[in-house]
Amino acid sequence: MDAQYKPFEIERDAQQFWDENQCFKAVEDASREKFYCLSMFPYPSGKLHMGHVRNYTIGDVVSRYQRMQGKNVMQPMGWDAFGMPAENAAIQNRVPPAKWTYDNIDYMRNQLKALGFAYDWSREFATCDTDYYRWEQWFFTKLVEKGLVYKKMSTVNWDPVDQTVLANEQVIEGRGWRSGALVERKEIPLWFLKITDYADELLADLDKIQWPEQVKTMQRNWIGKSRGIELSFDIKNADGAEVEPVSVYTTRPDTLLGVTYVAVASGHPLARDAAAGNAEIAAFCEECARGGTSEAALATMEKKGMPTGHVAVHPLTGREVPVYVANFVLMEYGTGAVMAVPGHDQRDWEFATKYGLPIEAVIADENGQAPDLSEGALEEYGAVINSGEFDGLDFTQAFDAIAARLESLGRGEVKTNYRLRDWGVARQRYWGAPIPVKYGPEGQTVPLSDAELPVALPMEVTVDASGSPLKKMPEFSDLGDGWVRETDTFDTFMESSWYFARFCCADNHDAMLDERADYWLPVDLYIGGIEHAILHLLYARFFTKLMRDLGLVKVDEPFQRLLTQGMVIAETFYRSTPNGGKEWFNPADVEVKRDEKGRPISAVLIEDGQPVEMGGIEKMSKSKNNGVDPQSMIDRFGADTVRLFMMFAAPPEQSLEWSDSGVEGASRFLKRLWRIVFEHIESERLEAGQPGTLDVAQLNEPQRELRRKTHETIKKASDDIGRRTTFNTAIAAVMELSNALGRFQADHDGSGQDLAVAREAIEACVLLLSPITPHACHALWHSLGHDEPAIDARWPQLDEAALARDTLELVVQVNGKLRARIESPADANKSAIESQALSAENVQRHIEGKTVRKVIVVPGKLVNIVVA
RNA sequence: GCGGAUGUGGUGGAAUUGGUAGACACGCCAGAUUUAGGUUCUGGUGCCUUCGGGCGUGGGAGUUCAAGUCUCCCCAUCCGCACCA
Repeated sequence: MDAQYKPFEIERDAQQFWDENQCFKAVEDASREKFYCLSMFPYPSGKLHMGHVRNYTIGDVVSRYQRMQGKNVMQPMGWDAFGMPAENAAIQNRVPPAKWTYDNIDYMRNQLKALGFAYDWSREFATCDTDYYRWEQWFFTKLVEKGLVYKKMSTVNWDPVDQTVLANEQVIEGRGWRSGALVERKEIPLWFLKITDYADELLADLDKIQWPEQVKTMQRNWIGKSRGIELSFDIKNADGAEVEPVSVYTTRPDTLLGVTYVAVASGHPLARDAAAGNAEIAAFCEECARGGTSEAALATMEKKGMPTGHVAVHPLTGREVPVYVANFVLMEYGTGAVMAVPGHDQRDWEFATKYGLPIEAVIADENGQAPDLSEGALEEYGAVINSGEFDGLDFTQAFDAIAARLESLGRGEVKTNYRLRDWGVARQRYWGAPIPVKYGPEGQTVPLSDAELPVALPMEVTVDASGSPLKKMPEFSDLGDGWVRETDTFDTFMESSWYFARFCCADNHDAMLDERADYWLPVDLYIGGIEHAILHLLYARFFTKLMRDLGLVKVDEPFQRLLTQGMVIAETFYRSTPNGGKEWFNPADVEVKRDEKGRPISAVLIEDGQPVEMGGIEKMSKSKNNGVDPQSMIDRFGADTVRLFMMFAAPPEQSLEWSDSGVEGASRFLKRLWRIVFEHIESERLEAGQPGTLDVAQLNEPQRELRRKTHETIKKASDDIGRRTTFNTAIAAVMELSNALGRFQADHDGSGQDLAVAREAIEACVLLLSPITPHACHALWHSLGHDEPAIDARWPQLDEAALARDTLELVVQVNGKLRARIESPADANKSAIESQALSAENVQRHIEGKTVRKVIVVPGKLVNIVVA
């Protein structure tokens, strides 16, 4: 064994060993319990970032731990390879997206290999492989057959200068990111999947899976099931003539008598009707079409409206209220119209206040009085007032009574609504899977037959800013005889919605999935960023149910457990530039100065020694130039150090702040561990034939103490890694054990039992750390004389007997304040503990001259003496 | 705007079921070794203190023998919002 820890040699050798022996190739075996561990696959953007390293280290730690528990583990890896960045790179560098993507994959695959992840590389694929997306195309045609696909008009961001559709991300403050033009909303026909058909099941099945409660809550709120009433208002136009009634949906029918106006979207037929005869209204409707489509943009914009001149007739009272066209009502959500109750809805209140509309109270406050509405709406439930025959009813009673009345009048009905909308899957882009549909000369829309699949994406193209090249390629779209192909491609969420299933049988060229999927699915643990809590995870759940209903899989849910990892963040540094902007400097190029307490006070750029401003700690990003390149860290410290730091610095679900000195600390620990093992092996060598067999009955007190620490550590680390997935505390526990071991080594270098107890502790350290720092532990395990590799070693087993103590330390409090510690026999009864606590010297001092009111004894923990 | 989270020493974090706040690590201070520097090792380190003790988990109230943990209100920051992945 080498006296020095040499990470680069060790890592090269360990990786070579795993590779040559195909250690991580997963083979289906019905006789063994399987464990499918999956980390969200990366978009091949160029090189790994720290978020990837964190994500994949977590997955690797769990995979290796489960393997040591004897499970048949599969951990695959692939590439989420379609998407906009490839097109942007193509525009900038004139490289075809396919070449750019596959080059990136080659580079990033090597980076993953250098980190020593236990992947079964034989299952690797990229979603831009024709062999992958052909099955997605085939699946889509099956969904068309099942009636789960339809085409409808939908709103997109339109850049009037570049004449192209923009993603929400490409709309910056209402303008196109390249052209700077004011973005418009435009309606075009798009393909949709009927995810709303599955809304109830997507909601109900959240109870079947072990996901973080906050993620389930977010999904429940996103689906947004509500019970309400859809009702209609008769409408008269400005001339007093009756026109089409307007439908609205409300979850608060108890406030129906408080309606003082109705608002419709600018695209609503009523608004168009009004605009046709009124230039002012037409101009306002046009203004409503400006700006982006994102919900955040819509919800935060200034609420504006204009009266249409129409009036709505209240279905119960016959009262006539004005109809407004308003920019915050959207045609696509619900009916495109809302009834407004400014007394009991804050947004309605603000709009009414702005335009001088009446605000009326129809719900009593908590004291049963008419509320004061001068400062805002009263949104809480309460008794109905000012509503004639409905007065005095509570929410439920009023809901039922008003629903019954509307139903009997034929003016409304109870309806369950969902916030969830159908999934628009068409994109007007090149770098995606072509949608397998063709259009005929007579306007036919026909999904492609199996024989016509796959539709391969042409690889040699020139991409520019003016939209998808597919739309300018007749050799792609023109099928002859008046038939043309669809040139839209799929949303990239389509590919990531079923890749976990394809990993089970990626080599099947004849079918999308096969029976191997039944063995591996569901994924036992899925790991990825919290930013995917809603969209990706909901779509993957939806696809699983679709695949199940087509007989492709047997599971209802794709991911049994979910771990949502936090972001990797780092300090930012900048200098203001003369034009008012900021120049950002990478942390690697900056030196931070600290005061005598270690507080950072200033920073200078190493290159010129001049100061830079500290901009706060932010998510690692290109725009703030605060990304730390994993590669440079691996090159400096080795993969194990990077992995150890990542797992130690924070629990996985919290954000993790990058720290250079923290990485150095991790490196230092590995060196120390190496030296402890080295010195132990030297001691064994000097004491030939040692250690003897560990004889538990013969141990002296220091030996028993170390052994207790060993088994306490096994207990804690096993629970932390296996159940809690708090790797940071598992590592801290092993560090404590190694500190104890170092002290023990310094004091006891002799007997066979010393060496035997020390060896037990050392082997526990090595095995407990082996999922986290697998290369170093592979080498150490070998040096400790084991022929089997550490990856095949059994996880250390807890000996409960080693945890036993004769005495326990109890804390004594007086009125909740810590006053003494007492050492009491582990089997002492409460009264014995009580009298021992009362007689403690410092306790006596604090209860002197006072009356003891109560003594609380918490066994094994503390005694609290209440005095007055 | 809506939905979800987070907030603890100089710093990252620990405290798992209401029961010793600050494990472990970084940083800093002192010493030893080496000495060109770094490395390595040992000890100390929440704040205040009249050395008895007092204070302390974003802020404010409350429940309890006991609150970082439970309840209510407020503030700040982060994530998502359907065409970024």
